[in-house]
Amino acid sequence: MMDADIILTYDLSETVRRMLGKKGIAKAGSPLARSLSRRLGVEVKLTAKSNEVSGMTGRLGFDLQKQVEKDHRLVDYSLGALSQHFCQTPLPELSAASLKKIRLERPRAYAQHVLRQAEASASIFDRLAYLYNFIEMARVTGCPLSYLLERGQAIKVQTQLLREARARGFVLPQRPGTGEDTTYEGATVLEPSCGFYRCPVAVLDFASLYPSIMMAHNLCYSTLLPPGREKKPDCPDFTESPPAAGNDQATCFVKPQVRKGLLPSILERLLAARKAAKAQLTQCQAGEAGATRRKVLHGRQLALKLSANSVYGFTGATNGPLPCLEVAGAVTAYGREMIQATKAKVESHFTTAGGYAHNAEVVYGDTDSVMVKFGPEGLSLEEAMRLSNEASKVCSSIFPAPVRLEFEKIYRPFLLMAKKRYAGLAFTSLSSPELETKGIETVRRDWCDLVRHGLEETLKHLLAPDGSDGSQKAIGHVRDVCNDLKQGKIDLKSLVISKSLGRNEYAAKAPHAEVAEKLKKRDPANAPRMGDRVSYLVLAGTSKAKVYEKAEDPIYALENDLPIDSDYYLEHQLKQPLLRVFELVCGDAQKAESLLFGGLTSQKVVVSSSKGGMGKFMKPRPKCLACSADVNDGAAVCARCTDKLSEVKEHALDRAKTLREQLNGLRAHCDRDCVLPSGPFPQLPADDPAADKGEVSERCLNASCPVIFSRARVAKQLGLAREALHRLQLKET
DNA sequence: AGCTGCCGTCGGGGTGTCTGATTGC
DNA sequence: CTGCACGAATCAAGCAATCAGACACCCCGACGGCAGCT
Ligand SMILES: Cc1cn([C@H]2C[C@H](O)[C@@H](COP(=O)(O)OP(=O)(O)OP(=O)(O)O)O2)c(=O)[nH]c1=O
Ligand SMILES: [Mg+2]
Ligand SMILES: [Zn+2]
Repeated sequence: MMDADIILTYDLSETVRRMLGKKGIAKAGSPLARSLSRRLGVEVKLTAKSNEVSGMTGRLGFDLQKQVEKDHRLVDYSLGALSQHFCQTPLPELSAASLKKIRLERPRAYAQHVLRQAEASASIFDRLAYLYNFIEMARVTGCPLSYLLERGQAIKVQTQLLREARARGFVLPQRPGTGEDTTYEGATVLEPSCGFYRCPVAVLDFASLYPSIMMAHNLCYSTLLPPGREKKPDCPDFTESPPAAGNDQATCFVKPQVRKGLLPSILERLLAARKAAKAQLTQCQAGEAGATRRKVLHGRQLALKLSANSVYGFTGATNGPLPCLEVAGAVTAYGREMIQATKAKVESHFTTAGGYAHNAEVVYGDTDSVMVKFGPEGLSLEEAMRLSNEASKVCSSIFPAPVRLEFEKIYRPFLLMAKKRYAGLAFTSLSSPELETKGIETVRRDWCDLVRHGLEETLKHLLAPDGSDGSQKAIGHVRDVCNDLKQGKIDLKSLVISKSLGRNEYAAKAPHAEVAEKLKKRDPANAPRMGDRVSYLVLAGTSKAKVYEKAEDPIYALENDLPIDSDYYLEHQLKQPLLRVFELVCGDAQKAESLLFGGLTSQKVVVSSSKGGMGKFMKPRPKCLACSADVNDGAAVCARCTDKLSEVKEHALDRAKTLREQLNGLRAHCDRDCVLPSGPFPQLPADDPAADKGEVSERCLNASCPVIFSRARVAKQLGLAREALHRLQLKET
């Protein structure tokens, strides 16, 4: 038997649950318990409340899904999706029903599939360098690996505190905080001057602001003076932090000469580790070759930044093991003071009176950053960068070390929509700018692809690098998308909306919760669990129906050929986000609306009643194939269009041919990527050769098939095209 | 019997509040 | 002495902000039934 150090699974509790079988427990000393646990006399089971594995002592149970959910922002976290995303290796996802069928009918293919899943998990684990990253983190924070996997940020801070305290001969007190739910004031977000900026807008951002504040002012549990102590004559040398609203009592911390805090020492170490990771990152070879390594190092740098910020967060965690709101409040208070001071310094330093060509203006800023307009549209990138670097020096000098304001990038052009919502073409050097969008729909997972991609393309046109006016192109693009949507040319795939199931009970009805309910009714065993993302489509319904009444599982909608509510997607998905953008570009909401959506007749598809059976049986009157006028049964074109008949025929043949080729291409894709090949397992019963065949309609075994929605759409259009050919009495070529 | 004014109910349209999801820092 | 049932505790970085949609509420007008009048 193998004596594993790490047991890698995609879904640990589910895997263990299946291994444990019906009783849900592996008795101490049993072979199963010994293969899962290194300790004798320990039983392995799932905890009743949170369904987590208990008793896997001595081995690391790695839950790939959980980790990836933490580290990466994706819409779909199924193993198939992860394999495609990280390794570009397709791996079908099967519904519970087809999985069961295959297990019975094609045992060797089933075994091969399970093997592929295991291999995919291992590839992803390696590709993301999880082992390397976790071991580094364990070394930096002095935290056991199992804690890093199973617990949160707090334990890392705690182990670091313990290590530092031990070195200094301190002990940590036990839970002085009585879990009150008080909160404290956070950071300042500067009021944005919203608009479309064609001139360069520079972004200046403090390096690790909160950690550097704690280091610069020696903020720590161990340096905080008791209230009132600062007024006593024997008080050691201290500094007083800026006042916080609702706190008239001053908070004071002794100077580092008196006693250096534990937290600053911890932060020094963390920031040094981050700096090392960043240095490795810059040494990484450019281009495709170093891409994977760069991603890994970037992730590591980010993880260390998170750990450093969590040191601050730890002090403000009222339910945590050692809350100290004085420290947390002082950190944010310093931060609020600093962003204001920075804004003031920039705006007072870069003035015409001070010898500069233009007055600088801070147009926005969030927590630790300022976005500066140094001059009008004519200002060159080079000049803006030169001024930015100067600003970075000037501002850094007014703050104590190690606080440092860095020049990060220049946006040109820049679209500022609201607090925490903007887009810009980011220049970190003079060439190769990249489009960045923050907070707006393109980066939000609760919008469908149609909106996310549509808006992204629009922004690409609007934020053109050469400073040209792309608004005409952008408007054209939007109108194209809207027309495609109305004509049903859009794949259902790009209309799928997904939201995470945050809780089991909802106060108000919500579409994803309703769909989760429906799924539960249809198949209780595979219903979405709390925390899972639930996908849905908005289907055509009565005109006053609420969104949650029109929501439906995409696969169900596909299989039952249910029509979508294109009006909803136009009015409630595309419209608002696009209007918000164009309103700023055009400078006028009315104008934007008419430019984008004017002349688009919104023809509502309304289902008369929920029973809705009648429509199906009503045969539509035949229409002329050229001009859509009503014609008699049997006629292909109307009287006025008879002279166009040959043209119509040619077009119909063409169209059928193109669609057939498209469909064949899509089917070929499924035949390649969505099938389960058999594997070399002679000890298993042979697969039933008949079971593999018989895909009659446009279905795909792969529940998350990337092309099934296209297939369905193209097949439907091909059906119509063939009907037209029939009416024209033509045969497909 | 038919008309008219009264009153209660229903529903549409705004408005404000709250919940929930998600993101930025 | 062992096995089992039962119960308690485990544990958790932070705040600021936007936006959609449900829901509660109000106002107002239409509608229709009813009683009273002609
Ligand atoms: C990203 C992030 C920031 N913050 C706070 C602390 C940060 O110092 C402050 C500014 O955020 P950032 O500017 O995003 O991060 P940073 O300044 O710490 O690091 P750097 O700029 O070098 O990449 O906001 C958190 O509390 N939690 C977080 O997850
Ligand atoms: Mg910063
Ligand atoms: Zn497929």
